Amino acid sequence: MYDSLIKYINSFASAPLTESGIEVIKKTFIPKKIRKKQYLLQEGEVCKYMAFVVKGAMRQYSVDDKAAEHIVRLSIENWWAGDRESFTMLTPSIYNIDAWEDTDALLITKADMSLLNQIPAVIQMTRKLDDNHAFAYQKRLNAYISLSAEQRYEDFAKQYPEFLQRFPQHIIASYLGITKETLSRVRRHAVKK
Amino acid sequence: MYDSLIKYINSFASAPLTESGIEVIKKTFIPKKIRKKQYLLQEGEVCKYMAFVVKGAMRQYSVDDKAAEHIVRLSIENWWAGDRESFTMLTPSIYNIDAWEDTDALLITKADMSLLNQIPAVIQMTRKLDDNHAFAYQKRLNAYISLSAEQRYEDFAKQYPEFLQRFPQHIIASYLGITKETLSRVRRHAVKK
DNA sequence: GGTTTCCGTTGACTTTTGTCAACAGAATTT
DNA sequence: AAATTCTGTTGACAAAAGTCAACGGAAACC
Repeated sequence: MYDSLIKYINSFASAPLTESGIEVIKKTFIPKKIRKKQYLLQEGEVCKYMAFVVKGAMRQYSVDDKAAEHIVRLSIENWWAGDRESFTMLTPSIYNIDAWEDTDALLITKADMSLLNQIPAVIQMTRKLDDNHAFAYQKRLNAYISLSAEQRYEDFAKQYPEFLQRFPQHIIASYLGITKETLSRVRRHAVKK
Repeated sequence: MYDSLIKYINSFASAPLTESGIEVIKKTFIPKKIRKKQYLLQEGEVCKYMAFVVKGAMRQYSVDDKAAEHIVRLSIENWWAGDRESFTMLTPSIYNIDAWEDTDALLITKADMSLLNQIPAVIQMTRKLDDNHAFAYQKRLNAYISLSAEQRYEDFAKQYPEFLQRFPQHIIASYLGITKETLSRVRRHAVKK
């Protein structure tokens, strides 16, 4: 259960976690099974945990006044789930996070996270994650303001092919900011080319 | 010149910069005047500097195959300019950054930045900035996938009223991911209400 | 002071995307 | 095994946004 997290942390570190570091990790993260359709976070709540996905798939989305869901993030194995703003600022979230598949996750609280931020490997991980996070957001943002639906889909398919396997098209469409019908047409068109 | 930067850093810190800390800052950041239309960074170059804007206004944008500019970021006083991905990864940037008004900036290199990251106040600043950055991007992204052009404009106008004063409408439109004509119509419509 | 560029607006038309409804096959539930 | 839900596709039409062209006023430049 913890193996994948430890491997994950080490992949960011210049020197691997020590034995005692591993112990701390194991004591700190809370294993949790989240069944399909169960919530990790609901709109209006404060996000108490960041979740590392060991196995499964989750989605984060806002719901508009017409009850339409808008997916802002998808997480599968070795990704995180959680609303960073709510988590760090302790403010009510505007997002929902739920499991799309039965999921094994490792949860951590804010207090424990700041404790862990003494461990060198963890510090390096969070730095790198912050960087990668910022890069990815910048790219995605640029895609929204400069690319058509079709180009955005192609970019997405190239960059995250696993996601296409794990989530149905209406989820992908929502993530891309288009309707499922538009995505369906875009794909047909792309195949023809 | 350095006063506003020092004030800025202190605003993020639990304890203000020491005298020696201030000295280091003054020695490290390079003052630079950037005239209107001059580049801080051009597409294809590596972003060598992060720029703290003391006075003036800058914009960061990509250019598509039809030579259209797509503005991803705007910076005025007390904001930063620079392409984080290129800066940290030393990869060629896909963005241009230029001055929209005559600008006084303070530049810092990557090497100097890691040196400064020993100073407690600076550490706290970068942490907070990373957080705020992530919050803002998440919000903006959610706006793109869930709001209409009109709603996005209204959100923007409410959240960044100063920007409306400093940049012409075609710049704002590009930032919002719409054309200047659409923005013009959206505004007329909004006034009527 | 005159010229040029920039800026915002508007109209007419096109393209892209959304909406609504229907349908069929697959998967899931009972 | 039957019923239900989920998923992806398609068609007809509507709405939103883009494109192109023209215009006038303001600002910047010489």
